[in-house]
Amino acid sequence: MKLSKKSEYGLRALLEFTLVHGKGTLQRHQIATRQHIPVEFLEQILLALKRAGLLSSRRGMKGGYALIKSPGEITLGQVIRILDGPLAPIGCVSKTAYQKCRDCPYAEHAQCPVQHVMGSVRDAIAGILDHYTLDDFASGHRKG
Amino acid sequence: MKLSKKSEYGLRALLEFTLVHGKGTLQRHQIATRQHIPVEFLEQILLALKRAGLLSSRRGMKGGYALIKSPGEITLGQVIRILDGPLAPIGCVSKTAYQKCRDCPYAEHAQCPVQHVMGSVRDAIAGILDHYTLDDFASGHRKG
DNA sequence: GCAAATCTTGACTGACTCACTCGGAATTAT
DNA sequence: ATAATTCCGAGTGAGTCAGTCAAGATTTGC
Repeated sequence: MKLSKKSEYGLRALLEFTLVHGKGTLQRHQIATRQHIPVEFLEQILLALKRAGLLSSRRGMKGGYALIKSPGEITLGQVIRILDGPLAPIGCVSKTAYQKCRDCPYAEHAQCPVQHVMGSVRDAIAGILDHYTLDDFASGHRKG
Repeated sequence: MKLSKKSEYGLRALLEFTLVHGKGTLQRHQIATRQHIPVEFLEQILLALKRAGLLSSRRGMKGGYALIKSPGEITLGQVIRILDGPLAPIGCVSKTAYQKCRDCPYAEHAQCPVQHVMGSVRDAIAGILDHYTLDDFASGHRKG
């Protein structure tokens, strides 16, 4: 039930991109100083987001990163799945990364009580995070 | 965003107590074999639940553990907080174990976007888990 | 009283994850 | 060429997870 620093930093970094969207690129150190994130750790995160198709980048002088999609198309759920893995509290209720639960005395899919309640927890979490875009995120910021 | 084995085993153990509620006590090895839980690990869990006031115990032959409260009074939220700590995905939105977030560039309580969205995630999780009792848990089991 | 069964306590462990950190290679602008 | 940047892989120290183990305390049955 915990958000890693990696995801938290990733979200805060993407917030910076949202705030400057349309106005060019950002470099690691800019994001790092604005958001107080260790720069080498931030790097890993930006790279992961790039590999996942959310960011583009250019090397060398005047290089940097930029958002590929518009902030309204990117949800926090996507970002957290990229950086932290599945949202579900337990593998056997994940929709994006289902895993059969081993050593559970209950049948495959049927009537496991843990599975039942954790399924609704997963749906509640995903219901929020998969409908919350970076735009919402940034305006939650501005409005407070 | 993950439920530990400790909590999962704890919930499955309490399910056994719920099923036999009113009919005496259960011993470690009974629960362990019925729920496929390593017995020494289960022991730690039962002890923690005892210290937290959910179970009573008696030593020696014919000993065992028993529920103190009725299953309708115990919520999954309580149990998971005992075994896994706070439900909130991040310390600064926990209601039972608030912790000021360090190195966050946003002011103490105000307009941090991460805090904002994670606050609603916390409320969604707690909204389910703090209203789901062991009775609900067991009937989810019976009904499927 | 003695042995057996049970809970109780505390320490220990191996594997793994988290949050970084570092070194160096590749690319681009001046 | 040089400086600035991204890219990539590996390393690391602290901590957590999921158990395991050994020894002690308490109760029951004989």
